[in-house]
Amino acid sequence: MRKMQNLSKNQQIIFDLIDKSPEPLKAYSILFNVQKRGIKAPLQVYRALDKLVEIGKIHKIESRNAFIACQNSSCQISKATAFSICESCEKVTEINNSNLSKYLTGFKDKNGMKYNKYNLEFFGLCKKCISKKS
Amino acid sequence: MRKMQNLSKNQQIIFDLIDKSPEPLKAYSILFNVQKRGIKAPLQVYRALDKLVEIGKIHKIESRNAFIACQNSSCQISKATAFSICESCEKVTEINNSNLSKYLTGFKDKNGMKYNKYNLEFFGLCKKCISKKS
DNA sequence: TTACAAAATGTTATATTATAACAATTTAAC
DNA sequence: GTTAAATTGTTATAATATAACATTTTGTAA
Repeated sequence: MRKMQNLSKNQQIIFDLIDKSPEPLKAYSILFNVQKRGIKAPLQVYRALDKLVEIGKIHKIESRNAFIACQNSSCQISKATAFSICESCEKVTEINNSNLSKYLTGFKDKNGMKYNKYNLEFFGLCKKCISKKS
Repeated sequence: MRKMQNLSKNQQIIFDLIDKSPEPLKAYSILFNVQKRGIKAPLQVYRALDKLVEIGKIHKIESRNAFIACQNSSCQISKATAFSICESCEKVTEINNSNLSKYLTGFKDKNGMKYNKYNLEFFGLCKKCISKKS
């Protein structure tokens, strides 16, 4: 077996849930939601999440320990990710900006390290939350 | 009380430990190391860590759940952080590049969000680890 | 078409990371 | 000195994640 063309049963169940969600989901909230579909243990969830992250179908929002479906059709492997996070309503959006990704992919620091991956999280207030406060 | 000029006892103990460490430290490893100095409970560690992050003396490496002393004398409040992380030896270095910080601080996405903070983590192989493998 | 290896699954237990809730003490400004 | 904010101490528990082992499914190549 060289590659899986399709997602396995558990992977599909968990991806569907994340993909339909308007907000990032946490592992145990996923577990709760898929128990009726036969997934009973945390490890079943984490294994599916690991795989889905690996193949780029979902991303982990590190500062939130939560998972979001990839909103960028071109990123099949998640080696360059950027997100905006509203600190008020917690809305998370994947940033797909070729200028930004070019800048960061080409970034070289003085330490001589070769980067093959990055993750960027911006924090602030989304439009809705800004107008609520004014 | 408007501001603390100096760190409190627990904050100082924990900052000293992190500051001396060549690598990011995890909360429970910190706890283990400061038990001989009278800090017995996780919450004592987490409270000090929270405060130290808030005032910019340390940063949290989100992808590692670990803490590193600020290596950038100018960042008293940690609202714009960037790190390079070696995926082989786990060495973490704070990136202090004014070009990068200018680019990211000025970055505007099409969603109209106003960013007031960001965190960027680059992954790759450090010089040492590259030469080991070749 | 069966045999094989990789991938995925199932299950129990446990490790790791982090916070809730409440009481007491210390600190700095007035 | 009084006061309010900050810090500390303590017990319990919540939330996040992995170890270890057995079994089953899947794709592919003999």
